[in-house]
Amino acid sequence: MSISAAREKFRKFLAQKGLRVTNQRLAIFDAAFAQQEHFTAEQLLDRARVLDASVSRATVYRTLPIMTKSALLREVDIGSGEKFYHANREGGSTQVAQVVCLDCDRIFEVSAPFMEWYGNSVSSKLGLRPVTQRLQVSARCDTLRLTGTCPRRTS
Amino acid sequence: MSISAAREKFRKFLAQKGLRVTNQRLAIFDAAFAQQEHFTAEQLLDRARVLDASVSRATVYRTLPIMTKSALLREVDIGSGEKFYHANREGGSTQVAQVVCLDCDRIFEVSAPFMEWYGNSVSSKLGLRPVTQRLQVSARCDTLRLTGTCPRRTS
DNA sequence: CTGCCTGCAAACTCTTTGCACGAAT
DNA sequence: ATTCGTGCAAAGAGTTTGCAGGCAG
Repeated sequence: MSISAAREKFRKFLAQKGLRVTNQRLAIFDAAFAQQEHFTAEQLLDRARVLDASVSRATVYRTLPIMTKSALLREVDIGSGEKFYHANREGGSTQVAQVVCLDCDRIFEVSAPFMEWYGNSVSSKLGLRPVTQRLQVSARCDTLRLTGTCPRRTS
Repeated sequence: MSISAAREKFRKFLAQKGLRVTNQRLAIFDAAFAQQEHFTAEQLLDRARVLDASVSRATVYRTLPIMTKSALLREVDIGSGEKFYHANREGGSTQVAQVVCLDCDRIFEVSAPFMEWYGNSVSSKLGLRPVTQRLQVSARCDTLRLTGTCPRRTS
């Protein structure tokens, strides 16, 4: 999904819900989709302010749930105090797992198609119907441990 | 593992780390192991205070990481603002997944032995070595939806 | 025009921390 | 006697919210 197609989908979602298309919301959307990696609310605020200086923290926090509900953004909680977000470019409801590197703090996403099956299998035993599933692996960098440098390290 | 065996393990762990065996720590331990279900720090504080009124919130928060490191307690973060804890009665490092019911807010634990294999498989592709893995399914109660009552609902 | 959106700042929740006193070893 | 542990209260991080004014529809 191209960014302009995604932006269109966002406008449509807002209209459909009776929500207004404001400059701030568009700036926040654009900032989110300009970012390839995962980002926090605070990082999103910084980037959105480059596009529209009037964007406030409150509006970022109020817009994030909207974008999440519209499925344009995925919320990723790795249990670290703050939540991360990630542009959902595929549009589909692809099942993904996260691998969090404890050395470089990066979050990698890998598709985990079997996860849905597993959610079903485990829930049905309890008489439950699965809604969402999360699979997260925290890991350490082998190369870093052996050579002292992480091949993926940027900062 | 019986509660007295677990308490002994806790005393041993404290001694081995050069930490002191205080009434407060024991009260917090006992409160944790008297509880079958998952609990929050605040709930643990309430229950520990029944055993020893002098227990403070700060000590609970300082003791939780100790019990977690000693593997007597498992930390369960379902991404809901506050963390949950669960007495680890098996003692082993069994791989477990959580099923969180969105209707009754209960957390069910199910063993997921394949999770370790999966963590390995996914991490190695990235040149990483898995440390921990979490698998969580959020689900809705089928019976509740059909009959209006959750068979497991207590409150 | 009407009412949703906004920024600001204060409030909130959960957790952590500095300090002086108290208790375990 | 030493230290480490403790309670208290304040601080801290991340997020939410009440309000008065502003802008989309």
